[in-house]
Amino acid sequence: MPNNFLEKARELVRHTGDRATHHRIRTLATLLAEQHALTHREIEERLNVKEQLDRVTLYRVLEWMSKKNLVHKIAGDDRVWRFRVNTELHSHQHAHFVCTRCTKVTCLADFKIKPLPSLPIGYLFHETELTVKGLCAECI
Amino acid sequence: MPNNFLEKARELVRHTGDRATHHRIRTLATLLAEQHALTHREIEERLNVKEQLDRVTLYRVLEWMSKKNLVHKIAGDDRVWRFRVNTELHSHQHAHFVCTRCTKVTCLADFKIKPLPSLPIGYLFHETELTVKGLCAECI
DNA sequence: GTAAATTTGCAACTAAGTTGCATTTGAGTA
DNA sequence: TACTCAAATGCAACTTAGTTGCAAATTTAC
Ligand SMILES: [Mn+2]
Ligand SMILES: [Mn+2]
Ligand SMILES: [Zn+2]
Ligand SMILES: [Zn+2]
Repeated sequence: MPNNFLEKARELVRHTGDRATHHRIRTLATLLAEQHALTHREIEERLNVKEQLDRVTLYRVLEWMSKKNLVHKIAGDDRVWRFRVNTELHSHQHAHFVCTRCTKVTCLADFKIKPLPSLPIGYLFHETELTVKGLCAECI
Repeated sequence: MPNNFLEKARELVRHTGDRATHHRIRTLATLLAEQHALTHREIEERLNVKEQLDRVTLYRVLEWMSKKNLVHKIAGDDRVWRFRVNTELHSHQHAHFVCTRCTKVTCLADFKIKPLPSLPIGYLFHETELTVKGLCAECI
């Protein structure tokens, strides 16, 4: 992992105003280096290569990053959350692609729904979430 | 639960060609009586009022119903599957509404996405899934 | 350097869903 | 109606993602 991911991660964590801990920086740097959303398990594996960290701590770091909008998390059909760092591009509403064979999750571009499905009377709209399913290039 | 739900359920189960067992019919009748998608837990509670059934059996009944297209299942952010009977209306592609306060899931009408987010090169499209989040009438 | 508040590590726990296997049951046939 | 056997069920044990409580370690402000 190139050093500039660590630098960038440190800056982003500092910017939240909360404590810039070793594990938060390391975890965010790992996510910055990835093109796809990663599960807790996958992040743990990558991190533990160089230095041990407790699985509960990682759960808490990821939860904190979500709350601070450093990452977004994506629910999958396998009942596992996947985490992807937020960049300028990802701060907007965007769709997710899920490969139904290898379960890899990719963030896609913006989309518009036309017409937005009408809600029952008295319901309040908040946001939409779009998932596209199919096969990724490696799984075809 | 009105008798006609049991009659309808029996007919639908028979129509699959597989065995028309007591538990399959009872479970499907329960789902036919509902306007919303139910979790395994919720179905179990409703069924156990009158007559005991094993939780593993219910998991297998629900899996079987999914495979036979009698129901569709919806993944939620709480890592729990919810099941909704398929009617004429539900056989098409449709969106789901999730109340972020009480977690209740409602099936919505058809929708069109414009433009469909373009996939990376080499990726194969299969289907889209749309979730609308907000508050239901009882939770506002 | 000291101190207070926050974060971490560890053990124990929760809950949805799965698996293996012996027993029961649905439904076709004699 | 009784017989047969593949399919369905019940039960115990298991897997796995995620959570909770608490004492010890770390961060950061003074
Ligand atoms: Mn994304
Ligand atoms: Mn639906
Ligand atoms: Zn794939
Ligand atoms: Zn609600």
